[in-house]
Amino acid sequence: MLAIGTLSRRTGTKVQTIRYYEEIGLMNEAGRTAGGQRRYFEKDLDRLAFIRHSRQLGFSLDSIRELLDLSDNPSQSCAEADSIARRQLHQVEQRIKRLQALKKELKRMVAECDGDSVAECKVLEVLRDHAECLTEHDEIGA
Amino acid sequence: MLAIGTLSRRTGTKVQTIRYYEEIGLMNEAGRTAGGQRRYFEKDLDRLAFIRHSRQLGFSLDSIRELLDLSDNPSQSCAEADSIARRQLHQVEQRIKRLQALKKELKRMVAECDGDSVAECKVLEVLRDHAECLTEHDEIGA
DNA sequence: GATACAAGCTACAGCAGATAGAGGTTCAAG
DNA sequence: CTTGAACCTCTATCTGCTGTAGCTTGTATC
Repeated sequence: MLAIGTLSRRTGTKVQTIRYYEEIGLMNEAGRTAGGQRRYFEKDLDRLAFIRHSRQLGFSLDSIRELLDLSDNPSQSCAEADSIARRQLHQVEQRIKRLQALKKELKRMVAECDGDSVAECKVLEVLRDHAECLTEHDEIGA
Repeated sequence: MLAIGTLSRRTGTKVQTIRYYEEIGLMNEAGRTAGGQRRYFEKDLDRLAFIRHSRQLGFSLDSIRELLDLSDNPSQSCAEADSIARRQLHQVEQRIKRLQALKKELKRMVAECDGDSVAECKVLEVLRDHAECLTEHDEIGA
């Protein structure tokens, strides 16, 4: 029987985060001691590790929920899991693209700045006037 | 005198977002009509455009606040603005790096999946066992 | 001047994905 | 039996908005 702190240490997840995962139904409700403290089995540790690892790969909690469902039902086709992963890959690729456009723009901005007074600061000038941008960057966030 | 909807249309910012920027002090408090509606000058439009453009380049609202302060005081040295931009560039580069590691891992995961049953699904297997990862990807979010 | 209706207003809730703190209780070692 | 680390719940906070409810204002047209 493992205490929550043990799971925390062994997966690098904050204790509050584990409780949060329980709250939103990603982790099963843990058993309790007579005094009300959570106690876990190895399988809970595995599940948490799965969640954490998926998060590290950028999957959303919703996607992870789907992946866990699939993982719990080993008889189904793998196609679903595959498509979730492909979707994630696509998203990551899109984000990289976008960030590379930003990087280019920022680099240009920084390179053109000669360190003089703010009045003629290239950085601020570019920010003031979108027309000075060479690349498109219309989405925020993404 | 411009209504909030005009600013919204001309900068591609949602009306609520403009009010939000006012609330958090990024935009100055707008003048009001007798009936209580906000009215703006061209300079407010410029300021909003600056904010939006900076957001598109990925700057945080806090950074934008600093940049606006600098922009409002044209006598200072440009160094500060420059360093904010460099910091932003660095962050973008870090995020790209991280995403490229994720991309590699996801690609491998997806490529190895042969579409059979979940029981031997490579995608789920990799997620289950971090040891199967080739690349490091320790940070979440970033 | 009356009417219609788009556009404005405030206030509050909610999203992801946690994280932090207050204030109190339990467990396990010595 | 005592100590103190680790646990508990509950609530608030973060970023950067976005959406809704329910009401008021502004303006164009008749």
